[in-house]
Amino acid sequence: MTTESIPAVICTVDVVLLTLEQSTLKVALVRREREPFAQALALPGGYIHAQDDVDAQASAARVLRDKAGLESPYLEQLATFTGAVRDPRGWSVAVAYCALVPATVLAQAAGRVELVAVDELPPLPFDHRQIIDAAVLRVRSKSQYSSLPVHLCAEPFTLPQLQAVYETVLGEPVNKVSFRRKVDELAMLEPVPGALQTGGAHRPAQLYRVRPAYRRQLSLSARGL
Amino acid sequence: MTTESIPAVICTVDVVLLTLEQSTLKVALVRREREPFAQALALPGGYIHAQDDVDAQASAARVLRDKAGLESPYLEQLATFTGAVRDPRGWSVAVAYCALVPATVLAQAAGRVELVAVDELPPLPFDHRQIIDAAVLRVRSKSQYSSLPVHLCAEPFTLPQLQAVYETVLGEPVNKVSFRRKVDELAMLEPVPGALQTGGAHRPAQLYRVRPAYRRQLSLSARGL
DNA sequence: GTAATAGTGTCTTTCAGACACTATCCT
DNA sequence: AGGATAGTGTCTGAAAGACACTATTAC
Repeated sequence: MTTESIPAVICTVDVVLLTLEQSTLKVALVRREREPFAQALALPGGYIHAQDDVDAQASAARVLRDKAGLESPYLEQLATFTGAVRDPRGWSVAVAYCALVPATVLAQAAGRVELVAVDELPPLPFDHRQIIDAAVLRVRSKSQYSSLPVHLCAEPFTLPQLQAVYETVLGEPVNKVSFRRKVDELAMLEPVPGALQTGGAHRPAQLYRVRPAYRRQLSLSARGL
Repeated sequence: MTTESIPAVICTVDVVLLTLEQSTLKVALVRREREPFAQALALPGGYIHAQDDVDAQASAARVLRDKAGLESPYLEQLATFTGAVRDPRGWSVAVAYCALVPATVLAQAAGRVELVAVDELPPLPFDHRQIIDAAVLRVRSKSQYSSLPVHLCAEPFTLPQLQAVYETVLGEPVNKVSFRRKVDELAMLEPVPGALQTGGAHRPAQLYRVRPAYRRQLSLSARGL
């Protein structure tokens, strides 16, 4: 009943790579090499390679590898941004993914990406501003009830460190007792037989790591999809 | 650096249209007219029409109109299913949407769609089973903290009716007092000056409708994206 | 009156936050 | 000893569920 010639739609992936640096949530941006918007700062992204990628998640992982030189254990589909006007090249579909890594991991990408505080974004090409805003909203939302922020902490870490990460992401103080109760009942962390002492003039804190059994299911967090 | 000839990717939308019939959550399926899987029961879906649709949400609304002959006030992007093997025609991107309508509205589509209980799905083509499962999971999850199930109730409705809808969707009994407290503090409903009497041999229940001010923001529910 | 469901008042239990206290390091 | 942060015990207040009671209809 309809035509068999389907006008081509541009299929891409974009990755919102987030990290915590200086107690600030930052997104990794790259300089675009090609038109449109060549030289502009934008989300790392690229075409889906039907011949190479098994699915769009693989495309996102490849983009992350090529543009930032890193792997992200946490890589989750965020949403898909579509339409006739978001890309000057034509009607496009951009499947957006969200990645979270500790700052230490992002150090590997030094020089290849630029870290920008998500609350101080410059004007960005396409609808990348919206995509980032959606990612930040999602991360903040999920952090209220899940263990998602542990992906922003390099292991091993102390509970006060993890609490500080939660407080930065949520943008508000977290009750210490409640926080520890939650961590305890989730039974997701295990103490490492060794204490942190560095800072010095005070009692050292216990170091923790994620229980191996929980490492897998961390991506698919508690509620919903 | 890479090739400029991008192998075509098949771009489609699929709609998971859910309703409540006989106290059961059901999904609307249609018989496929064309290959692949012609004659098979599947989700209503179709190609994105770059020349007609402003974005994929518009494609989904068009599919709903063409295949089921109805408009759904609630139409939300669910997730995107991609890959080389999910469609025998080749590498594909399917942006999935979730729609919720009262059974009375779906009556308009009688004969065009077949309602199937989501807990008794037959084998389905593509990855439509996964898509439906994701939609049901999402609806159940959101129903725990949002007013999403009101989209399954034809207005005006009574509170006992709405509570029954919640109980069916969640699959567990809901505390009456708590339920009414929540409804009250959300201040989302307003009583209609007229009571229901039908059933008869008992006290009639107050009829309610959604407050006009809340009608808009019902789609974008409380938490997250 | 009786049966049946709508709607409400109130007690109990559960959970999150506040606060204060102890513990352990460094200087 | 004193300062600083880690870690814990306990009280309090808010919110959710359990239960029972009243309200209003048809017969």
